[in-house]
Amino acid sequence: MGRKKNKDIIPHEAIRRLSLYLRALKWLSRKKIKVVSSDEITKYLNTIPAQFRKDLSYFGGFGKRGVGYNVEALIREIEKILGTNMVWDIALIGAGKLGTALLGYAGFMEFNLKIAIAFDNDRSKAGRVFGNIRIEPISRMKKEIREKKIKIALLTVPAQYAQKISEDLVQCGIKAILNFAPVNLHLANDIHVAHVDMASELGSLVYRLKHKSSHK
Amino acid sequence: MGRKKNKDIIPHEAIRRLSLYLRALKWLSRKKIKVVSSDEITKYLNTIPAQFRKDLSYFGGFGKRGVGYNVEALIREIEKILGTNMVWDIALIGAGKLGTALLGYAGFMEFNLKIAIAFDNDRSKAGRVFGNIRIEPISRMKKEIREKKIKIALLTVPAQYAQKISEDLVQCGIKAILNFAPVNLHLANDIHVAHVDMASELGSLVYRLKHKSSHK
DNA sequence: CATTTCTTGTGAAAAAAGTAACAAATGGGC
DNA sequence: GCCCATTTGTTACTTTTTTCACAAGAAATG
Ligand SMILES: NC(=O)c1ccc[n+]([C@@H]2O[C@H](COP(=O)([O-])OP(=O)(O)OC[C@H]3O[C@@H](n4cnc5c(N)ncnc54)[C@H](O)[C@@H]3O)[C@@H](O)[C@H]2O)c1
Ligand SMILES: NC(=O)c1ccc[n+]([C@@H]2O[C@H](COP(=O)([O-])OP(=O)(O)OC[C@H]3O[C@@H](n4cnc5c(N)ncnc54)[C@H](O)[C@@H]3O)[C@@H](O)[C@H]2O)c1
Repeated sequence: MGRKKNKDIIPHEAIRRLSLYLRALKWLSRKKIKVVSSDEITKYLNTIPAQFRKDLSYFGGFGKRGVGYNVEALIREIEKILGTNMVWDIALIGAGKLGTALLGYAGFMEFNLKIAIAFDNDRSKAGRVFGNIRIEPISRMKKEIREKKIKIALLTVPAQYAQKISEDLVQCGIKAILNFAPVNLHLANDIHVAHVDMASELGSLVYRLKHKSSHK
Repeated sequence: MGRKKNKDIIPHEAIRRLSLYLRALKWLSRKKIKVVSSDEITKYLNTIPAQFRKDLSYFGGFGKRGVGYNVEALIREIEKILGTNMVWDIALIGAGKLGTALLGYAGFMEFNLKIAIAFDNDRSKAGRVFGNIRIEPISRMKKEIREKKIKIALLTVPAQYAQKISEDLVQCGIKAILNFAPVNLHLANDIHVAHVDMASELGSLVYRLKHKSSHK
């Protein structure tokens, strides 16, 4: 029951939604709820029951007909699918305003992601501590990331340095980058890049606002 | 030349891409480039020429065949489409680690968006200044937002307060919210909500990393 | 154990988004 | 003014994603 099936290609958006399902499930778990139906859980999510079920069905059958989904079991299954059933160490580059805010953010642990090390090229910042992380001088970046075998980086440096630093990161073994700088990174295409772009997000909001179409 | 046409429905993603086009065009403008073809500009973007042209074609014909697009003129056109051809005042609620980082962020002005006022319920924060903005006590929020006719808010309060505060915001006239708290807001559906969710973004990155599929 | 009530998992249909291809402009050279 | 090299705008096509609808499985009831 519940073997992985690869006959269908998995929608990119379905993966992103898995994270949201996981968060909702953990919330239900904290509320001591043992079982949930696709109908109930999607009340808290921005989607419909059919999509929840379909998304899960790409990976197997995790529910019980007539009953619903076991919350704890589904949490474990989704963590296994996402790969967040183990702790991943992350590096942060650029301990400025945004970078230090992220260093103090507990929310990454929700997905078993832990900022393990942070770098900045401002010598006066080296040695300072934010949220248990001591800032290291940028000169040690390549060595440390390579040694610690870190694969994921948060990039919070000014836009003009982002491309160069991301190339350095790739050189020392980084495979995935969450980029906060407002530039497109051009990297080998086995490097996974996601872009958090608040300003352009606001841009679309203004459009929707102006055109008064109802949201979603 | 270039009349708006509404016969087609406009893909949601096309709007988001407009913001990216705008940013690229402004960069070209700073480099004193006067004219650009869809081929050239998409070298800097994560897309192909056909999509650039198609996206623009939803709103009109802004280029010149055999030549390309006038950079300055296209900037003005896109700003007009997005509605960022005028300054929009924004309110920020929750001047904590992330909120104060945003207060010091210059990147919103790229889209003519200006954080005009900020609120926090921690009395000890009221009066402190970040990036030219003085933090106001939360008790003045409704009055000030209503008086200043602010329509857009950045929500950076802890997750458990986000729903309640967003309802207050709607009450005093806010129409669009950029939500940073890891919860889904349930609001009337003429209220536009966008969600910046770094943790879940990282979740999908881990999946892609584990499954080694080439990015994009 | 037959019946009823739920709720999943999944093909099939529908909708949406993205890509390709090309006719129609444009401008420059000669 | 005519040809040639460009590059747009748009229609037609392809792929991807979402939604629907329902058969099949599971428990509860009497
Ligand atoms: N502040 C925000 O809220 C915000 C919001 C969205 C996006 N961003 C983006 O995030 C990035 C950082 O923004 P910020 O506001 O934190 O800026 P910041 O200037 O406060 O921080 C940048 C940090 O990067 C460091 N740095 C500069 N060059 C470096 C290098 N070569 N190697 C290592 N470290 C280097 C600086 O010393 C500084 O500490 C920018 O690209 C910005 O556009 C910021
Ligand atoms: N820090 C980050 O980098 C980060 C990253 C992603 C998401 N977030 C999310 O952003 C939100 C804020 O995170 P943070 O790290 O800045 O937390 P924080 O605790 O540093 O800041 C929260 C601020 O909100 C204020 N606040 C609390 N209740 C309030 C209320 N009812 N009205 C007005 N203000 C109120 C607090 O006084 C505090 O200043 C959280 O929901 C968090 O999950 C933060």
